[in-house]
Amino acid sequence: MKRSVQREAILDTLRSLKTHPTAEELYSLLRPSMPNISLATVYRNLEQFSRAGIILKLDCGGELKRFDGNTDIHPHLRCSTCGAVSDVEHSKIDKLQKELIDILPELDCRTLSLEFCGLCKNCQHQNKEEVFI
Amino acid sequence: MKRSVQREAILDTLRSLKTHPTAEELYSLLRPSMPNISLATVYRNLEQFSRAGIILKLDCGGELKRFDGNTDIHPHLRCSTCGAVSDVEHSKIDKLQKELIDILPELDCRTLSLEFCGLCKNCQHQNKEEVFI
DNA sequence: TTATAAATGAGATTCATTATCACTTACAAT
DNA sequence: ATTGTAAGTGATAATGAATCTCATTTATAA
Repeated sequence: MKRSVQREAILDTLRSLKTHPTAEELYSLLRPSMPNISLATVYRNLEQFSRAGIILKLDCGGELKRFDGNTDIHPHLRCSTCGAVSDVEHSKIDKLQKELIDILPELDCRTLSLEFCGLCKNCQHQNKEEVFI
Repeated sequence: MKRSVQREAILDTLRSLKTHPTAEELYSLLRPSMPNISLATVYRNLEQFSRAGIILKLDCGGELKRFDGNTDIHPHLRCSTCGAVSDVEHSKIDKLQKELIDILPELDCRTLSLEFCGLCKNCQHQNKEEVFI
């Protein structure tokens, strides 16, 4: 894999984010500093990175594919209201997920994805505000 | 929701399957006995069923959306080779999944999806045969 | 039986993703 | 350093799953 300014910008930007953006979202983030970058380049590189195991392609749930700079197996929360995908912090889940990972060889599986679907923190707050108006 | 021959055929066919077909696959299965059924009708009804909670839309993983006549939360195995989605039978997983479901309220979540990715039984057998040829 | 709201079939449309292609760039070998 | 070439890029066309449109048909209640 050759180096290119675009390639490095795409990876750096993805890694700098805690969110899990779509290709279009990344494209919008990159354009201010790289007005000529092509959407096709973003897609191409994300695909290549994920095939190389450098990033994670989250084609789980939701409508668009999203990408994650963290390739460790970890649970996600997809917001049923706004569609955003975020990480979940919860000690019990981490423990349960480890146990699930231990089972992988028994199933001839290499990986697993665990996705919760409910309200993200942003939408929780918005709903609370609306309720009390 | 009104009754229609097509609607009932779609639901019956889906429920008769242990696999989790795509809309196109269902369409192919329905056409021999219903040559005039439209693909749009299949999509429309699957969408309506899943919004009514009668079936499950598995938009997790893989490329195409798949549908499941069983609406209980249950883990799936997506085959990394052929893309088929099947149910997973494993006592430890069932137990772990119950514990995950217990956590849902703490996360303000209504549901979760657990998907394993690896070789399905068909592809396991095929690989073994190839190896020993 | 009739009204009307919903469902259907056929085909057009949408839109995320991928492919194409001419041009440019990175990098290894001379 | 120069050059060859394989890979990368930008622009845009193509693809294809999913949805929408609309004229026609059907189910169900009045």
